[in-house]
Amino acid sequence: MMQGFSIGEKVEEESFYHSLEEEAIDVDCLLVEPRSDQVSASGAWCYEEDNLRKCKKTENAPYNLGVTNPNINMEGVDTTCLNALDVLPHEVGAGNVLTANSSPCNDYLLDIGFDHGAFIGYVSNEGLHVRNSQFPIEGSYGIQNTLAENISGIECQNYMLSNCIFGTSTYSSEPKSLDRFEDFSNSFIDQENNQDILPPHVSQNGLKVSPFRLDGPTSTRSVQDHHDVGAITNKRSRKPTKRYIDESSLLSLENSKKRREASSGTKVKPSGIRRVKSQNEVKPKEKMPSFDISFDKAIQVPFISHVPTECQKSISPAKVENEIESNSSGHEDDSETTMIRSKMRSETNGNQRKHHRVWSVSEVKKLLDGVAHFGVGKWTHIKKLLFSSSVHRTPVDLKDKWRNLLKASHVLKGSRIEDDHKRNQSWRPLPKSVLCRVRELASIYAYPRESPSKISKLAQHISSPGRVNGNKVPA
DNA sequence: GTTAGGG
DNA sequence: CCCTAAC
Repeated sequence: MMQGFSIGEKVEEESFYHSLEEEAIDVDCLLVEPRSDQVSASGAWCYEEDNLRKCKKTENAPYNLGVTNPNINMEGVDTTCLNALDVLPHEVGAGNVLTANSSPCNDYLLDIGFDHGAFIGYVSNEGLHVRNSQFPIEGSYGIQNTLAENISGIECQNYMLSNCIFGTSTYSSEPKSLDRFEDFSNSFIDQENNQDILPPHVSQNGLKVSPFRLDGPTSTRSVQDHHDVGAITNKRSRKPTKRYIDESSLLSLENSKKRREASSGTKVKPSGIRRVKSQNEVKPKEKMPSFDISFDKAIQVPFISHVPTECQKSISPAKVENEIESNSSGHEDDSETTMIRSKMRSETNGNQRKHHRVWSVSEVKKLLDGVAHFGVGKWTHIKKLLFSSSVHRTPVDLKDKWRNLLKASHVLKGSRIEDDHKRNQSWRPLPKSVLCRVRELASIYAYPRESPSKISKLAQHISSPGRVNGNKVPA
């Protein structure tokens, strides 16, 4: 059973999830309704004696509910699952384990999981002791192995509780446990300066360790991710913007100006001029034969008249959404906000610029979680896993926000302290804990632009372990 | 399609 | 938040 770690090596992440997902669906059909309302994780562990014997016959360790089969081939998983289900008195318990681990892309599930449980690994809590603080979603199979390997007795139950919290059914039946995880999360945020509570990938002496590090030396994944995330990339060289080169004629310059002005008040994603323009540049095959240019020009005129109305309206939705978000305390229900947005859009002819949506603190924390776990630059990954329900936050938005956070916490140059002080107080105060965490993360995952200075700062930090943040800004 | 960076 | 170049 110890060889279970090899799962991560042998199987592609995608195919692993997919195969498990399929399996989970299959097995789901075979599940029977629970006999008791108490759907507890511990139920899965409490075998009756004869069941236990039966289970042993299947040559599977009783703790191995078919998830940690070292050979992840379909057949193996399938039979193991079925065997386990045969002998389990509480089938739903096993079902929970399966679904919790095999459908990591469920939006709802994930939002819950990250909002409330993402810090499980961070907290050195004895009750929730999971060796090596495995990140729950990404390495769920790793957790399973850890589980089978180490955890016994009450630790098992606690662990299962935390593990199953990512399953919807358990979540709905045990809301209290979520509060507890919320507390954990908060406690981490609040005590960030405490050196004992560092993210799992930050060792005490400040050396960087991959967040995905599994416990064994067998984890090639950790190596790769370390390389992937931690590698300090060089700044991309950038040519002067093509726009300024190509549009040399006065006419096109003026057009460009107009478009700029207009675009500041227009959102033209579906059929806007900007899209038309760029498509014509890149894909000539879609170009309309002759009236293309005139079309391009003609369409700009009416948009300018919309600018003032947009300015009026751009205020209200942001407010509304802020209220919604503060009400839902972190887990935003985007069906509502999306409805509002589409409503606003339809009211304003569908050509509004994407209005400014204030980043809530919970969103920022989510982003920080994502950066902590996936590293800087994995914006799509973070978006898919953490912001999957936030339609309005694109990977680019995440990137921009991260950049702004760096500015706000003085990690990036270009933000003077007094400016930021002014802004922070009058405009949108970010909790100090958030800023600290940004600095911390920034010292771990170097922003590409800042790579040289980051190295020296990191070196400084290592050489003087008394400081928590290697790049503390002088007060 | 994704990301970095200038605006 | 938008745009564009680079990847």
